[in-house]
Amino acid sequence: MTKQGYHHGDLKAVILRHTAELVATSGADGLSLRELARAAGVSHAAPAHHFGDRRGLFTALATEGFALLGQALQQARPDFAHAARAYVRFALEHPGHYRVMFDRALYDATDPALCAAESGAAAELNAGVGTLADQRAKDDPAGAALAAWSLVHGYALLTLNGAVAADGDPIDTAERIARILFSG
Amino acid sequence: MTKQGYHHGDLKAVILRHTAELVATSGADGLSLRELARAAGVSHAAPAHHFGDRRGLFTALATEGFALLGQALQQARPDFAHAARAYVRFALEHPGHYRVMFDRALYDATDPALCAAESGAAAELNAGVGTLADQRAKDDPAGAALAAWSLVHGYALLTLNGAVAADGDPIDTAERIARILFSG
DNA sequence: TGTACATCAGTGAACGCGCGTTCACTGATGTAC
DNA sequence: TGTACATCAGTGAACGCGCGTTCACTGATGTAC
Repeated sequence: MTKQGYHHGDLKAVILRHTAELVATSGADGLSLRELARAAGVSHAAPAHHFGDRRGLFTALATEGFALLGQALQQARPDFAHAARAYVRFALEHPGHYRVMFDRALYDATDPALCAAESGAAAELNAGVGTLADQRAKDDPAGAALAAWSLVHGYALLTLNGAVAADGDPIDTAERIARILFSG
Repeated sequence: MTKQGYHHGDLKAVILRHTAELVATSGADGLSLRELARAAGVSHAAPAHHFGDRRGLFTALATEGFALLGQALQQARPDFAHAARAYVRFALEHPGHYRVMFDRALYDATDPALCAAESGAAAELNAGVGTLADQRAKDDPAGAALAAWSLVHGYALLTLNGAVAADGDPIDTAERIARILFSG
């Protein structure tokens, strides 16, 4: 961070941070490696040393995102309402990561590191639903898990897009609608 | 359509169709007006006559999408389960439209025609939830509407992204999880 | 402790490419009379 | 019914620009001895 010399020393992390910020602000749409190099104050060819190309960059960002989401969900165990809050909080606090994670056209979904991180997050997600006492969740565990994921994912994206009126704390609202799904 | 002369006669509709197809296939990411002109077999400056720029094109596509969604929901009235099926069916049958509609960075959200179409679709959506006999929906109608929209939106996007295993008919699955939310 | 050497991270100039935009144009269509 | 004219939709050449990629390079770091 404080190094000023020829070697940046932290360039990979800095570029990932700028990517997340720029995607959150203006979408992944026109983002270029040269723009990121400029934001990091580095020559335009430098990012390629770390990510290869744009696709590699987004793959790295999505991988980081799934890892962070997995950690956030792990810390919210085992209560379902806590997990729902943690999920939506992650999406709203890391909008750049979240958008890229769920736009598969942007990255290489077969990347091993990415797949591992994704599986980890998915396992944590299902764990939250598995603890529910609600009768409907016991009758159809797979359906309940899918319903829960759809609910928090949909709510997070609608909120990020400004499609829902943001009256009150969005995290509280997330818990409120999660409790409509499963009061248990 | 069948006109072959100097005037295409149907260029606007043809370009919108190609846009939807290309967005569905490879995302909005790198799509250019020149690529669309090529796909339509027309000179590269022609699309600008109808849409101005890329942003105008996506605005037009989103407007068309909201209008179509509004119609689909209107025909599914008044039953909630039917509306949920119609919503997800729309998203899966018009993936290009749907992706653009919910990526506000791509279009001009203040465009009057777009706003009108969007409001119409939103009204139809809320109408479906309004008919529910479910006690939780009566206790918190606004929360119920938000939960329902989040659920179908999230499920549609997860399915479009290939994030959920597609065993069985996805529309049936949509109804299944909608009935977990509101059995009424 | 010091020296030699390999490796790594970033530089900066050069390239070719597809893009959006502009502009004078041309062919087709519609309307006034 | 015919003619003149305005409008509209699409053409094609030209432009400048930012992009990704390549490449020989250079400065910094780490390791072997």
